[in-house]
Parts: sequence; C-alpha cells; structure tokens
Amino acid sequence: MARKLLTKPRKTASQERSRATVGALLEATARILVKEGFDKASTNRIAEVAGVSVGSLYQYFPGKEALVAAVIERHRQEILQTVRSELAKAWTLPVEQAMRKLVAVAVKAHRVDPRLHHVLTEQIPRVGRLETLETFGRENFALFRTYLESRRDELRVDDLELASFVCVTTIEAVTHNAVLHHSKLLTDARMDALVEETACLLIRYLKG
Amino acid sequence: MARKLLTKPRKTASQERSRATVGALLEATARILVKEGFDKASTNRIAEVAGVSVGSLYQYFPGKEALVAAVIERHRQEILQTVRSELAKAWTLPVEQAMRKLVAVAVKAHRVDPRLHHVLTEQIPRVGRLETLETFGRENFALFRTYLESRRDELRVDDLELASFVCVTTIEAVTHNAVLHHSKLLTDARMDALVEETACLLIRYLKG
Amino acid sequence: MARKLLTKPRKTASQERSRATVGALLEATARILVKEGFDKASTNRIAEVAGVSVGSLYQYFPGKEALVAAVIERHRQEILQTVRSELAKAWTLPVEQAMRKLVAVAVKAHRVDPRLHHVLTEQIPRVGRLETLETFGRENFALFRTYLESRRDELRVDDLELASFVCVTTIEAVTHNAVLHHSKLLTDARMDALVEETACLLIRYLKG
Amino acid sequence: MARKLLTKPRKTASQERSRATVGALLEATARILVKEGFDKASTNRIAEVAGVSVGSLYQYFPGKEALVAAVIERHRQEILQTVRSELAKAWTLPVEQAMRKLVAVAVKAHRVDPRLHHVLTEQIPRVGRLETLETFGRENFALFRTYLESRRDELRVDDLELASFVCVTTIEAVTHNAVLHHSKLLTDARMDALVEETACLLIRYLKG
DNA sequence: TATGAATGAGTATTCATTCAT
DNA sequence: TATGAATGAATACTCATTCAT
Repeated sequence: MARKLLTKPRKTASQERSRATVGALLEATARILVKEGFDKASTNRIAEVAGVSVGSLYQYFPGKEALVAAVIERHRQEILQTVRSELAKAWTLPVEQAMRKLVAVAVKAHRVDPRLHHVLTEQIPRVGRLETLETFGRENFALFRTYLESRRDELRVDDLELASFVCVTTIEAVTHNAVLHHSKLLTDARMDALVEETACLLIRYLKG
Repeated sequence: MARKLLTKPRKTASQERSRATVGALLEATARILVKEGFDKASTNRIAEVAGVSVGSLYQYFPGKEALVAAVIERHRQEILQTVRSELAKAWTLPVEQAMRKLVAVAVKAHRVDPRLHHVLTEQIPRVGRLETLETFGRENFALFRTYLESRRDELRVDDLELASFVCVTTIEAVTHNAVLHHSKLLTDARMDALVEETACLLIRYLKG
Repeated sequence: MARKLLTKPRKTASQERSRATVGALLEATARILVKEGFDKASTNRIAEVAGVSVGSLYQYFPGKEALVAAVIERHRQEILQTVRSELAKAWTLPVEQAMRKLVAVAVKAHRVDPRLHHVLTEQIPRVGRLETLETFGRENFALFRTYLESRRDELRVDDLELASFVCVTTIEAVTHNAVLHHSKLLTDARMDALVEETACLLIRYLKG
Repeated sequence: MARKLLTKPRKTASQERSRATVGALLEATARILVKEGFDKASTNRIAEVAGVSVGSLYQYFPGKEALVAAVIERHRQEILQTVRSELAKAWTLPVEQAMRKLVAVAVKAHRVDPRLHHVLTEQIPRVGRLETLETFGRENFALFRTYLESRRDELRVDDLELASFVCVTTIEAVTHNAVLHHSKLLTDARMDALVEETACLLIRYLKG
C-alpha cells in the first residue's frame, strides 16, 4: 500500500532503468561480438559485461537470438539514419551525380561501425536466418529499379531488372570489400578514387 | 572356397574400406552443412549420418575443423578442376572475349554445388581463418591485374590496381549473388543474359 | 507476510547455498576417492553423489583437478590444525621427549582420516604434481635439521643432513605404514608401544 | 593338410616370434610408463611402440591390466634375481653385518631400474589392487622376523613382531626415498654413507 | 523486478576391445 | 595368426535457460 504512492514517480525511474539495462545489454553484446566473436558471446558473458544479471537479460529478451537480432536492428537503424536523407536527394539527381551519391552513401553506411558490420554479416547468418543485413538488399533493389525507370530515356540498357541487380550488387560488394578487407585503401584520397571509379563503372554501363 | 583366388591383397581391401569411411564422412558433413547449417554439424551427428562410429571419425580427422576443412578443400578442388583450363585460355583473348569468358567461368564455378558453396562462404569463416574460398580471391586478383597490364594500351583506365579490385569484386559478387539468392534468374537464358550484361559492364568500364 | 522482517540480506542466503554446494562437492569427492578410487571419480559422478548438477560443479571449480586439489588442501589444513601447536612445543624439549612427541604427532596426523590420507598419498601423484602430502616433507625436513643442530652437543651423529634424512623418512614411513596397512596394530596399546619403539630407535641412533 | 607338414618347424619359429612379440610389448609398456606416464599408456600406443598390431597385443594379453601386471612381475623378477643370493648369505651373518648387507641389498634392488620402479610404485596401485610391489613387503617381513628370532639372545628388543615391522619399514622407506627423491645423494660415496648410517640406526636399536 | 545459483542436455574427444579380412 | 579398421561407452566441460529468494 505505502508502495502505491511511490509507484508513479518510481515507474518513470524504473523505465529509465529498463532503458539503461537494455542499452547496456546491446552495448555489451556488440562489444563482445566485435572483440571476441560470436562464439564467445554467451548470455552469461553478455550479462556480466553489461553489469547486469542473466535473469535481467531474460527479462528483456526472450533469448540469445532476440538479443543479437536487436543488435542487428539497432545497427541497421544507425545506418538508415545516416543514409536516409542523402538517399532521398539522389532521387532527383541526373544519373551521373546519382551514381556518385549512391556509391558515396554506401561507403558511408559501411563506415558506421565497420567491425560490427563485419561480424554481423560474416558470423551471424547462422542466427536463424536473420536475413541479410545487406545495405542494399531487396528493398534497395526495388528503389534503385524505380529510379532507373524514371530515367529510362537517358539509359542505354534495356532490361532494367537485370541492370538493377548488377548495379546494386556491384555497389554493395565493392564498398563492403573496400571497407572490410582492404583497410590499406582507406586513405581518404584512395577512397574518393574508389568511389569515383565505381561510379564511373556504373555510369558507363548505364549510359553510353 | 570363399577364399577364391586370394587375388586381392589384404591391404587393398582395408584401404578401400578406409576410403569409403572417409568418403562417407565428407559426404555426411557436406550434407549436414547444407541441410542443417554449421551449428548442427556436431561430430556425433556427422558420424551418425555417415553411418560410422565417432571413433572412426577421429581415426581419420583430428577434429571437427579438419573435417570441415577437408570438405572445403574438396569443394575447392572441384571448382578448380572446372575452372582451370578455361581460365588459361582467357589469358590470350582480347578484352571483350576475356571478360565474357571470365564471368562465364565464375558462374560455372559457383554452380558446382551452390548450396554447399553458400554454407561454405557464409557460415564457415570461423574455422581458423580458412582463407576465403572466394572464387576470385587475392590470387585471382593478382592474375587479373597481370592480364590488364598486358593489355594496357587498349584500356582507358589508369589505375590498374583499383580497376582490378573493382572488376574482380564485381565478378565475384554478381555471380555469387546470382547463383545463390536469385535462383529464379537461373533459367539458362536469364543466366546467359546476366553473363552478357556483366561482361558488358566490365568492358565498357575498361575500354572506351 | 512471508517477507517477514527481511532480516537476512539476500546475499547471505545465496552465499550459504554456495557454501553448501561447495561443501557437498568436496564431501562427495572425498567419499568417492575413498570408496571407489581416483579413476571412478568422474566429474559427473561427483556431482551426482553431491546431489548437484555438473554445471554447479564447474561454477565453483575449473575442473576435476581443482576439486581434488581442494580436497587435498582441506585435508592438509585439518592435519596442520591437529599438529601445529604440538610441534611448537617439541622445539624446546630434550631429545628423548622431542622424539616421542614427534612420533606421537605423526601418528596423530595420520589418524585424522586414514582412508582419505591413503588415497591422497597413493593415488594422487598424477594430479599435476600436487606436491606430496607427506606429513614430513621437505619443509619438516628443514625444521628437523634445525632442531638437531640446536642439540648438536648431545648427539653422537656427525652428518646432520644425513641423520635428518634418515630420521624424518623413518618417522613418516613407520607411522604411515602403521596406520594404513596394519590396522591390526591399531589397538591403542599397540600403538603406544609402536610410538615408544620408534622413538627409542631414533633416540638410540641420535644419542649414545 | 599341406599345412600340417609345415606346422612343426614353423611352430618353433612362431614360438620364437611369440616370445619376441611379448618381449616387445613388455618393453614398450615399460618405456611408455617411464617416459610418458600411466595415462598415456593406451593399448593402441603400446602396440604401436612395440611395432605390433593391437590385435596381437590381445592375442597375448587379455587386457591392459594383464600387460601392466606382467611388466610388474618382470621387474620383480629382475629385482629378485639381483637380491636372492645375497639375501641368503645374510642369513648366517651376525647382526651387524646382516643389517649392513640388508640395507645394501635394498639399495641395490631399488637401483635396478629406478624410473620404472618409481612409476610402478607411485602410479600403479590403481591397477586393480596390484598389491604393493614393496621390495620388503609381507614376505620380507616374515623372513626378517625369523632372522631376528634366530639371534634373539644377542638383541635388546623384546617384541620381535614390532621390531621387525619398524626395521623393515625403515629399510624400505630410506632406500626408496634415497633412490627416488634424492638423486643428489646418489654419489657412490654418499650412498655408502647412507647405507652405513641406516645400518647403524638398526644395529643400535636392535643390539645395545 | 533483480539476482545469480542451479540445471542438464549437448559437444568434442578418448581408448579398451572386437572382429572381418 | 596377424592385422588394423571399427566400435561406442565413457568423460570433461559449456551454456542457454529457469526459478527460488
């Protein structure tokens, strides 16, 4: 009873605490994934690193998969936040500039948290088919295709389906590879060159 | 009577038995990897599926990793066998035909056993850095670059390092994605179109 | 209501539970070692006998060896507690009484838990050189020697190193053997006789 | 049939081969016990080191225990061979010389193959109660006692049972310890001193 | 709600022993 | 008789998950 009075203000407090706990758990999961790999990321370890009890972990997440899924989702959101507005702009640009923008944005996206991105793409596919976190997945594919259609007149390609597939795959792969495997290339100059080169590839392919 | 002519030397008999066991184990491993994923591939399970005792598994392989490594190696060999001779030919061809050949070969390679290839590339990276089974890995990168150099006069690109990186990544990604995620595209006609399209992309990029 | 006065802090409750678990594990280990020997003491078996899950065992001990080591340490502590004060007294006594005391103490020590002592000395040496639980090991050797030196004038022996080695070895062996292999001798009367006899052996050797 | 004719001569040949095989197995077992410890001495390993198939091992020994037992027996025989005649002589000697001889013989016995002796005494008691290979076990105890009785008049001790126990235990322990743990003492000079010292201990105890 | 002790099915690996050749 | 491939019960250890406090 006496508790009732305390409930309201406390509730807010505990909601904050909840948020903090969830945050700590996601943070811990991400950190462990990055620094020690998927196999070391046991629920107990995660809880420990988060400074929280396993019990609490299960209060907020139904299981390990859900936790990892949440980390993925959070990462995706971060990327989206980074990318969204810029992508919108590309929509209205002529092909040349659009392509440059697209590639640049893809690089940017991959750079949000490359180490985490790496683990997430390489080690996670096991987590119950958590369908690939491709920066340019089906969704982007559709978007890209629509854009091409809107510029059909300027293009030399016929089969836009095919062209979209080739382009989106190329953008994703080149930026992904560039960011992950070839950290030597990552001087800003080199990176700019790569962006330019890839954009050029696409432009020459799409236009004449 | 049963002894017959004693034609076959004993050793041969056991060697055959060994070979059969090893074969069964590799087969079982591959099957499980494909159908149930890396995590379900426990040594006991593999032995069971192979119709062999765990003990036998450990007689031929020091552990699970070795088994998976053997499966990978076997798959690589199959791909190499498919690819090697054709690649050699490409060496002497003019850019246009060389690119077509290259893409075609990459597709062919990915088609050897697509499901297995998928698991092997997506789920395996953990096995002690079993350096990527990329159809066009570092090795192919070097080869490709050398080829470009031999044709330098005909090309419009300057930075062959960069160009090689972009091209090899593209070929690998497009064929990989095509074979794995888009099995709808896989009518032979569509596939030919894809090859043509990708080759075209590369050619327009490399030449004028 | 059930909450009562909340007198006992939570931590204490769990700590007691922990202590109980650890105790049960040590008890079970000791019991199995005594009744079934080292080889039957598998972790699963120990946990079972302790009425605890294997998981719990590994929560408190990094492995089987640690468990056995803990049992040894516990036994050593029990012996030390038994022996320590009495040994201190011997230090100031004349040779005759000191020897009697020493032998008596050694017997006492071996009687703390003879069956366990037996297993621990005979079957354990494998546990990563868990240096011997000799009642009179190197440490006691040094002590004994120092004592002899302090009484040098009264002694007929020259080489105190050698004499110490012979004496310490004798005390340890006679008491060990007496307690373990010859439980028939263990009527208190016989035991007293043995102590007297051994003391006599030492005295006659050391003095004239 | 035709075989029958070949049987007889062959049999001898194969008997020799048998002996050789058995010898190789015992040799291998001993070597592994000494160099790698009891736990590494698996039947397969033993067979391998012996240059023989596991099958053959089981042709000659019903199991691992039997093999180890045979090694023990062989070691005992070697010791006996070394000791027997000398022990017989002691029988007729006066106490002083008899004790010296006894201690000397015990040292000699322990020196036959100290490393093997070590493993056999320290690690083997597990082999189904392979009752102690004590160089001076119950058997020696009886012998010693009989000797004392034959010299009763010369002795100052009353309780020959007790005295025998003390003496035999002492001889065994001192020589065992000396040979095993204190290899520093093992210069021949030091060893002679030890023998003399121990004999002295016994003599002073038994006589006046 | 938080805690963390407890759980126990699951996993890799070993080794004495058998048996078809 | 010799061989060595095959066996499978046994063992140490892990980790997602539960539940009494």
